[in-house]
Amino acid sequence: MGRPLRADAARSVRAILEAAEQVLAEDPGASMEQIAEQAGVARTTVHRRFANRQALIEALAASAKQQLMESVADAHMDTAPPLVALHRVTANVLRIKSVWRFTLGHPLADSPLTAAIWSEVNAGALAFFARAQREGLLAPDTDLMWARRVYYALVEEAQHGGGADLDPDQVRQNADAMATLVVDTFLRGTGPHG
Amino acid sequence: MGRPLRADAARSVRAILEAAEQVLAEDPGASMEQIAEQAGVARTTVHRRFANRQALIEALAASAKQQLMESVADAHMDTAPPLVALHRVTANVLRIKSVWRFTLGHPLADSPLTAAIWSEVNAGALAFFARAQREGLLAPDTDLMWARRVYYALVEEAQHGGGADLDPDQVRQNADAMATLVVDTFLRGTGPHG
DNA sequence: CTGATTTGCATCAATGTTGTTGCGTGGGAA
DNA sequence: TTCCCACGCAACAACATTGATGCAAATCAG
Repeated sequence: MGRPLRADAARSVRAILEAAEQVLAEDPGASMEQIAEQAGVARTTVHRRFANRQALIEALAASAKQQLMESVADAHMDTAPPLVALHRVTANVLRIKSVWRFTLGHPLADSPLTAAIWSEVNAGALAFFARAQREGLLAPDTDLMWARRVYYALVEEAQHGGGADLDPDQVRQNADAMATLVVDTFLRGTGPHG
Repeated sequence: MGRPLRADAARSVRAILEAAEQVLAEDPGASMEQIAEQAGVARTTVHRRFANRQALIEALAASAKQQLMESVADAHMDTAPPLVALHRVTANVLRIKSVWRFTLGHPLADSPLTAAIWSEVNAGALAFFARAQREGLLAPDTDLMWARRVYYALVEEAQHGGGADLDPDQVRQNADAMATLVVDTFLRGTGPHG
C-alpha cells in the first residue's frame, strides 16, 4: 500500500464498506450506485477506491473475516473448558455475524486469502469438537463433520430471526441469550431431557 | 389458460423450468440466455412462454411448492404417530428439496398465492410440533417457534452437503438416511444420550 | 497559508440484459 | 396429407450498469 490515506479518504472508505454491507445484505445484486447512495458518496468515489465490484467485495470479506477470527481467538477455545468455550465463541460469533450479515452469510468472493482463513477456522472448529468429544461433551458416536454442520446451521439460524437495529448493549445481551439457546439445542436437542 | 399446449410446447415449458431451476441454483442472478441455453432452446422461446423473469420464477415457485405440499400431505402428519410422521415428512421434503434447490432455498418471488401456501405449511408444522409436545416427543419447555426454526435449519443443512447428481434410487436412500440423522439430531442433539 | 489531495458532477463509451418483431422452416394434429 | 402452431434465427430498441475522464470546488496536512 502506497502512502497512508488522508483523513477524509479513510472516512469514505469506511463509509463505503459499511454501506456495501448493509445494502448487499438486503439485495446481493444491488448496484454500485445504490451502495454509493447509502454511503452518502458519489458513485465515482466508489470506483476511485475500489476498481471492481469484485475488489469491493473482497475488501469486505477481508474486514469481516479478520474481525471474525479475532472474536474466535478471544474465546480461547484451546484452553477453556469445552462448554464455557463453546458458549463464549457462540456469543462472540453471533455478535460479529449480526454486523456482517452479507459478507459472512454468503461464502462468495473467496479470494485465496479469505479461503485460507476459512479453512483455518473450520479446522480449528473440528479440532475443538474433537476435544469436546474426548472430554464427554459430545456423544462418542457423534460424527464430527455432521456436528460441525449442525452447529454452523444453528448459529446461522439464531442470527436470522431477531437482531435488526439494536443498541450495542442489546446486541450483546441478545447474543448471549441466543448463544445459550444455540448451545443447549446443539447438545440436547428439543426432546425431553434425561 | 386458453387451449391446451401442443406436445412440443409442453416439452419446452418443462425443459425451461428444469433448466431455470438448475441454473438459478448455481447463480441466482443468471441471465435468461443462460437458462435458455441449458434448456436447449432459443432465448426467444423462453420469452414466448414466460413474459418476465418474474413470471418464470413464479411459475417455478408454483411447481415446486405444489410438489412440496403433496409430499407433506403424503406423510399424514395429523394421524400417524409423531415420530413416524416426523421421519416420513423429513425424508419426503428432503427428496423434493434436492430437486428444487433454488426455488425452495430462496423465499423470493412470493406471489400472494405461494405466500399463502407457505403460511399454511408453516402453520401445519407448528400444529404438528404442538401435538408432538403434548405426546411427549418434544420437551414441555421447548419453545415451539424455536423448535420449528431449528428443524427447518437442520433440513436445509442436511440437503446442502451430498446429493448432487444421484440416481432416483440413491436420492431416495440418501433422503432416508439423512432424515434419520436430522430427526435424531433434532430430538437429542449431539451430546451424550441419557 | 499554501500546496496537494479528494470529492462531486457532468459526460462519455462500452457492455450486457431485456423484451419485441418478423420470417422461414419443421414438426404435431386432425 | 394438410393446416397450423411452435420453433430457431436475426435484428432491433430500450435500458441499466459499469468504468473512465476532466474540471472546479472543498478540504486536509504541513
